[in-house]
Amino acid sequence: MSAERRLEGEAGSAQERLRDHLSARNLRLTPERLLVLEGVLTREGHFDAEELLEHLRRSNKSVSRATVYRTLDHLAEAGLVKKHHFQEGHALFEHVHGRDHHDHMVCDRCGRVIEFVNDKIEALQEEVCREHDFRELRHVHQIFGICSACQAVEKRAPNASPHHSGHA
Amino acid sequence: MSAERRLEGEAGSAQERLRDHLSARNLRLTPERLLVLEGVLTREGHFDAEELLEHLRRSNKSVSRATVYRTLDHLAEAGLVKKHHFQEGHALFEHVHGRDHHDHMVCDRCGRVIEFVNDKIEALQEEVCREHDFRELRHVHQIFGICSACQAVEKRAPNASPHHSGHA
DNA sequence: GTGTGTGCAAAACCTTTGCAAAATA
DNA sequence: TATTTTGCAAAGGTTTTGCACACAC
Repeated sequence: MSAERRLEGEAGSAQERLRDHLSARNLRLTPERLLVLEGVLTREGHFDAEELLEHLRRSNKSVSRATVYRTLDHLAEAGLVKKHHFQEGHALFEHVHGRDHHDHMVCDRCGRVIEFVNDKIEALQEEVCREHDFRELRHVHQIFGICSACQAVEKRAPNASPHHSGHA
Repeated sequence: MSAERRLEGEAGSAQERLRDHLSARNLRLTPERLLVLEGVLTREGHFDAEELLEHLRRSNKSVSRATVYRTLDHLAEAGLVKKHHFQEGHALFEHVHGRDHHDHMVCDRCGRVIEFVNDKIEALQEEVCREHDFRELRHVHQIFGICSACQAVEKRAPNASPHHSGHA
């Protein structure tokens, strides 16, 4: 299956999922909401609201800032995107539709985001919840530090950093 | 050792630690900074900047809002408090001086914060970092969901919640 | 028609900052 | 005296909101 077809397929079922989520709440699948969904699905990695807004404007698919924020919330509630708070006061989003659960390492130097999965940690987490009779709904597991590339740079030039482009 | 004496002891060495941290940076251990430290050490559990500010005002140990924020940052850098972002745009602090590392579960209903420690998770985390050649500096591990008490309430009255006082 | 959705601009939120005066080494 | 610190109020950046108009069922 080509990347293109896969994207279409995902977009199709993502749209279904959004439609279902909205109609279950007597909300509507508007053109604006579809534009936002489309924009989200074509973003790669982690992006912020402003970047998405800009992308939509450049693509002549402009919607208002308010609509972007409001729709991102709907998408998050529908389980189509995840909202991350790696740094305070600045949310990043990633689309997670059709993707497996994963957690994140974030480089303090270059901002690079590395995904990781560890089933043992997930299992232990469940155990912890059972012990406390706590019903987990979601979790945030982020490891902050210095990525491999930045460590290498620091060894060579103790002050520079491999300026990572954007928020991958 | 009584609770009182223990607090004095902790306050004493916390003050030392702050003094060392500041003097190493050519900064001063001012009366205002001491008032903030004192206020922090007498808070229990998790509190926000505004609550601390109010507490200081009520105790006739008033300092400005700016000083509270600035000092909390110093305390965090000195390793005396930790700053948490359980919800976006609203930081909570806890004093961690002389306390062991722990992570948190946060109840979505009542806001209660439950601490947990799991050495196996910590070890696995280190393993994950090694695998990615990532140098961990700190991590955030938060589990969100419904605490035991709120689950019980939900069973009885599917809409109420045991309004938890403050952010313990 | 009644309820939703949109866009705009203004507001809200917590937090940080500039600045002049005060305090400290 | 040279720095640092304080308090105030104003600014900051992201996100949310009120409202009038437009749209959908």
